Amino acid sequence: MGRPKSFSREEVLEKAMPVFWKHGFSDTSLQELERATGVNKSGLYSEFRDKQDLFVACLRHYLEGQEKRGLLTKEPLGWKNVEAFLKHGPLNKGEQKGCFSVNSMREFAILPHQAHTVVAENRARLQQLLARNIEAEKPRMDPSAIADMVLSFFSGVCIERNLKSGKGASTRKTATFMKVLRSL
Amino acid sequence: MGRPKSFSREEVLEKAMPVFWKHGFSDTSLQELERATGVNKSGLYSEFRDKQDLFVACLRHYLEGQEKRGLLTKEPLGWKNVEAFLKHGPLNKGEQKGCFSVNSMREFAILPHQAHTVVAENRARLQQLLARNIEAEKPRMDPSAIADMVLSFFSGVCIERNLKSGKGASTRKTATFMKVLRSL
DNA sequence: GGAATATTGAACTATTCAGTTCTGTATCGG
DNA sequence: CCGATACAGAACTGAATAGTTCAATATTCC
Repeated sequence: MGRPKSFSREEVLEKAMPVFWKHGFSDTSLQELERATGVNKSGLYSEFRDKQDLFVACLRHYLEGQEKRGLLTKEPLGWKNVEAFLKHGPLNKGEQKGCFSVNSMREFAILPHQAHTVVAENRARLQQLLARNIEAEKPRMDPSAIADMVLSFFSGVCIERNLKSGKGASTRKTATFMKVLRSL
Repeated sequence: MGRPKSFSREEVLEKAMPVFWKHGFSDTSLQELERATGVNKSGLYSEFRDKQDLFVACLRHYLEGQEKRGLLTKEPLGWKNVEAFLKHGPLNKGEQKGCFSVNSMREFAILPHQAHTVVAENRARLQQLLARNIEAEKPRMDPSAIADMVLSFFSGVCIERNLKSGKGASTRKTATFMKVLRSL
């Protein structure tokens, strides 16, 4: 049978993700990834084809984790879910600020095509979930159009987390935005 | 008197800016900057202290150019200006997509402190200009709060320009958003 | 022509990077 | 103990990186 593996693929992804999250793809070195995961370079290359492969795997892992939170599927559907999405979607746990997926958009030029696909698919899914929640509230405007708007606002809040303006600023903005949404 | 300079600082900035804009700081090499500006490495280092210095200078140059467009100062102040800001603020000229300033936020971790300062100050200025335009329309909600919201939406639209969703998507979103704003 | 300045290009340092390979060792099941 | 697998660590390749320095050349005014 041989010696069992001392690390799981998931553990590696969980530890590598924050590094990519903070530094992006270009500015993350294999040294940093070794240090963060505790796995030797040889080990990393036995599990992943190359740095790009590891990055995309992290991205997928992140998005799966976000899906599991189910912020937009709690019953009953409605503004409450949208508010939870805007409030708790962009994280702020130590080094991990905003949204890994939104951050990645900036680097599409050098990222593998898969990265673009993964992000685009996830956004399409979010758009649908948002639209469903909005539709439940029977607004006068087109739910799909509102959903697009919400997603853009979300992206903005995420990217602004890189500023040192503090979390308070974005919660205030979100509160204002939600008040507006509920009036539609 | 000696030989006159064959390039001006401004020319260099104008040509270097799109490179940083597209590739960011980390993924832009001096080779690319030489090629884009047509100026030798020695020349670049005679004009700028290092790569970071050149980057910050580009950022400033970009923001000055945006200021000169005066999208938010046209009289009379009002929603028209806000709409112009959202519509024509995020550029789409060839390689230059979205907003250089918003793009830079992603790299604050590795950028010099100046970069953060420059961007933060510009955002504060934008926020004020937006608020002034909004106030002119006498909405029921607090103009400053609305301005914050607009700025976040703007950031989102900019960052989403990295997707291949096309320009049509963002003009539609902006139209929706403007309709909402005018109802406040 | 001559003094002064600008520009180029290349050589050079020293570092970092991704990626590969190999060796020794550790750990399992049988 | 044995065969099989897994791991750590280091050595290594080959390329790219930022940044410096210098010599050769070009262009201007006087």
